[in-house]
Amino acid sequence: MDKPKIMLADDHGVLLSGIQLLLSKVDEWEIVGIVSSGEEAVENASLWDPDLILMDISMPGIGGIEATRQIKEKFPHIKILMLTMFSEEDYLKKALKAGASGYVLKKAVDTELISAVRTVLQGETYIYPTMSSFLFKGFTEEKKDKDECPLSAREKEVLKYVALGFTYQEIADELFVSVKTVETHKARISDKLNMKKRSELVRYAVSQGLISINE
Amino acid sequence: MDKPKIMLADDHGVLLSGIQLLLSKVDEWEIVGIVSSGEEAVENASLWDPDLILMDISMPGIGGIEATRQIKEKFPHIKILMLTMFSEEDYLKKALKAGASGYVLKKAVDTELISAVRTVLQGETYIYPTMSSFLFKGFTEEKKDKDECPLSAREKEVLKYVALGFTYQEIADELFVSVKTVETHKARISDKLNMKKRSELVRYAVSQGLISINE
DNA sequence: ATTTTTGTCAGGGAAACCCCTAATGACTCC
DNA sequence: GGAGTCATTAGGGGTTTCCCTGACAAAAAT
Repeated sequence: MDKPKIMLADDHGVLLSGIQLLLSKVDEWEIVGIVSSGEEAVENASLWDPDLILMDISMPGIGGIEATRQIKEKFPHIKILMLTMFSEEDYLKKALKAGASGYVLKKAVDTELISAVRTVLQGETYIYPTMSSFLFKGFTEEKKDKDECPLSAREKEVLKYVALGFTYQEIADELFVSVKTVETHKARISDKLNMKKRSELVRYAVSQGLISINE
Repeated sequence: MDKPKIMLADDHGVLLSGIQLLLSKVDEWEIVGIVSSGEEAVENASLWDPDLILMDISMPGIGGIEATRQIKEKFPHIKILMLTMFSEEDYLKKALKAGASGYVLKKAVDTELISAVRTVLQGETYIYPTMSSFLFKGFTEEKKDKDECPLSAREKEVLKYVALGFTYQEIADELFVSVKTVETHKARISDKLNMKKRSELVRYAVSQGLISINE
């Protein structure tokens, strides 16, 4: 048979029992092992070769984040679902950077945890609904900054191209104006923001959401 | 009393009845109105003054996205929860940009929808778990590209500063080398990548994760 | 052992950039 | 209706930066 294999990594005995019981109720997978520290998780990942590891963040020794990093380094095919009580933005980002495919809070209800496990096993990503708001700053908070931004629409347009590395000539061609116009805009921008170095302008443009990686 | 007021905007009669029934079961809020087009939603938002609008995306006339934009423009305090069958990345991003506070798929189970409404009413954001993976591209997929990067460590370092808008002189001071050295590195980078325009280098640096908006 | 890559530097000319000045239209404020 | 502010558009002249062509030694690859 080919039921997915799940490994648990958590040092909270009581919770562990609960999770074990809960996951056992569903006949879609089987629990192949339980560990209670980050080191054990790394060591046993190769032995039991699970499809998914339910990983706590706060564990003795190396935490769940570092364990995730090491496991994903050696065995990229193993999916890792963080199960933690930390609802801070920082932990979520670190977990994702370490290679986790999902993030669920321990206050989640049974159906949510099962749904998360199922989702991650399918190769998708599951982020606890209220946590995902951390991931799109810049999407919604654009307008709040506009009030404080002393630049005109045209100036912001110019700044955007400047920050993206366009030369004044290129910007001029893009906006169908003279190079001199672009230079003036840039001068006024530098003056208003009191930033003379181009690198400062780039940082400002990024902070204002004028340029965005997620296009 | 001050129960939160909820308004429904959807043109699917059957589904509407279901949602109405489902939300009525919970005694935490009351449904104050039902509309079946984007225009109606905008018009009635001020009349009924709901705390939350459950909004479909595909509706006659202006869709739910545009309706959301107009409502948030005039009445920023009204929370909007998108309820749609579209699971595409583009719709999620557009909805968030328009000002939606939540995004739930119609295939969600009852508890999820109730949880979403509750979350959004509390002022938080609720994103359907499997949808949020669209929001953090660049977090996880950084290393995959690094292998193909033909640049040396020093060159990548220089490129980073170039992309951040530093001048050669500034980079030289930063790295304690001659300006001419920096210029040579930049020339090699342009040569290797076949990119002569600075803006292209910025884009490349971003795509390689050499510079990151998320600090 | 020889070729290639890497890191370091220079000179000269071209291009980009910066500072100062300024005209025009739009807008507000008496 | 004028006076002032601001946005947008430019030009002249000087300065900095950038690009191209070389160069050479150390390290790495072959």
